[in-house]
Amino acid sequence: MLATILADTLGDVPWTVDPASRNGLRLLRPQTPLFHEGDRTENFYEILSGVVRAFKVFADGRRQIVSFAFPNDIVGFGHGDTYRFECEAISDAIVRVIPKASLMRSIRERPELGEKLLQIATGEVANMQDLSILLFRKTAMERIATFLMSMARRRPDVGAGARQPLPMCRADIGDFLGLTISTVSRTLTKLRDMNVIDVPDRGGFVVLDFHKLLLLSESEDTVH
Amino acid sequence: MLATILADTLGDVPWTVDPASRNGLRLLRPQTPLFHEGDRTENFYEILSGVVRAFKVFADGRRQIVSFAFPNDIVGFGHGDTYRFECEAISDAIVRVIPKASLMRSIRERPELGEKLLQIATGEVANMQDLSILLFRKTAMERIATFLMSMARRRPDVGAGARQPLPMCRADIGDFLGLTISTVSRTLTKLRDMNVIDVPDRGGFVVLDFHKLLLLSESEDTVH
DNA sequence: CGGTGTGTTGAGGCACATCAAGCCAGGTGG
DNA sequence: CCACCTGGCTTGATGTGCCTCAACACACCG
Repeated sequence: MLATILADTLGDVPWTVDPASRNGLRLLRPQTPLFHEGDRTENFYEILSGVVRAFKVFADGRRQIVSFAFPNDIVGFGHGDTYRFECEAISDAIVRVIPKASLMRSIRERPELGEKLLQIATGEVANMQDLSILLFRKTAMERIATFLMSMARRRPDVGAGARQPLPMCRADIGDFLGLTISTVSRTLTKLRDMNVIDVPDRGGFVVLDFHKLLLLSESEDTVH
Repeated sequence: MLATILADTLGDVPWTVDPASRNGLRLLRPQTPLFHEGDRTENFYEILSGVVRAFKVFADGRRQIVSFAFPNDIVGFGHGDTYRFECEAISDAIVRVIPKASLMRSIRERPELGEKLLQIATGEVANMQDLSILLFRKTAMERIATFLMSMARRRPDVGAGARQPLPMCRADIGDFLGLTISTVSRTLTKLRDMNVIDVPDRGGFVVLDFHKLLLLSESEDTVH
């Protein structure tokens, strides 16, 4: 969404192309960092293919994944002068580099753009905040159900009853939802036993009972 | 901080004054709503005195307090077209009404202002996000210690060893930190027994051992 | 074949929620 | 003046959801 608006409004801007890339594109291998926490915010990145994770690492070694970015998402936007967390590819990924300087320059030239971006930035972060508020109070089951729902919503092209890709490993899911690997695994097994989902292989899942999954994501004890 | 920048840069702008207020000011009684979730974002409010709470109420009746706003804070900023949560006074409070329309108008007139506000908005929300990420993984003790530290940091005018006001009730603290009233109370008692703080009365506390409180806020098991 | 990385499953413990009783200050009415 | 109520807070007893630790299954790879 942000991506399309940027494309619409900035498509004609002559980007200063990152020398280390062709066409302002970068190819990423799994585990390749896109940027580190504390680095100066020089670029935004539009994900063209693959999946990227944004996360913080705390002093005690624990890791909190802040978000997963899928194709059409933009990462790096809304960080301020320096990036607020680490960012790296999960799978092979292609990203488009959007130099921050050009974007800021065109804001100065087109004030109405600044206002629009302000709106987008606050909107996006507010959504993320809603998610974290929600997760804060939820049980493991509610968190997993919410997560699976949001995964399904990200890929509306995957038909009902078809296999949804689940490109991140259990540890990533755990670090995103604030659960351990064990609990993630156990909860998925439970959902399978309840015939709510199927887990045919490691990298995907199938929603068997959309309605029940939705109920579980809202409040566990409405479903028995 | 946002307030001062707004004052500095916009002090000379002729505000359209809310007819229901004098001088663009509003006086609030305890429990009086400032705005509701879903209302159109027509104003921002600068807190001049008193304390205000912003919160969401979920379908199951649980309440999540998103933030407490103290004098010099601005609420309503960064919500998009409609407010994202409820907002009401905890104590008697005076707020200055800042019509959104005027602010947006002056953004259009002064592009550099838009860029600055974008920065501020992203910065503020990112801070809030940091807080929620942090709290997400913390124990009750770490949460309470973090909360008390941030309360103390909000009032640098209160000297070391002096009574810090704690204007919100235990239920508010619990709904902010994701704990029950009982756990809040128990944890405060524990901190008192450890001689880290004193709780002379309901509406305040005294930091007796700043260093230990800081350690407790970071990771519980570094202090025994 | 063993080694490694990822996921599943079981047993036990602990932190926090829940339920419930009691304390204290302030208000109201006899 | 005391009797009583009410609301906010504290404290105790009990239950439970998730973490921790640990064993095992399985795929992949040299």
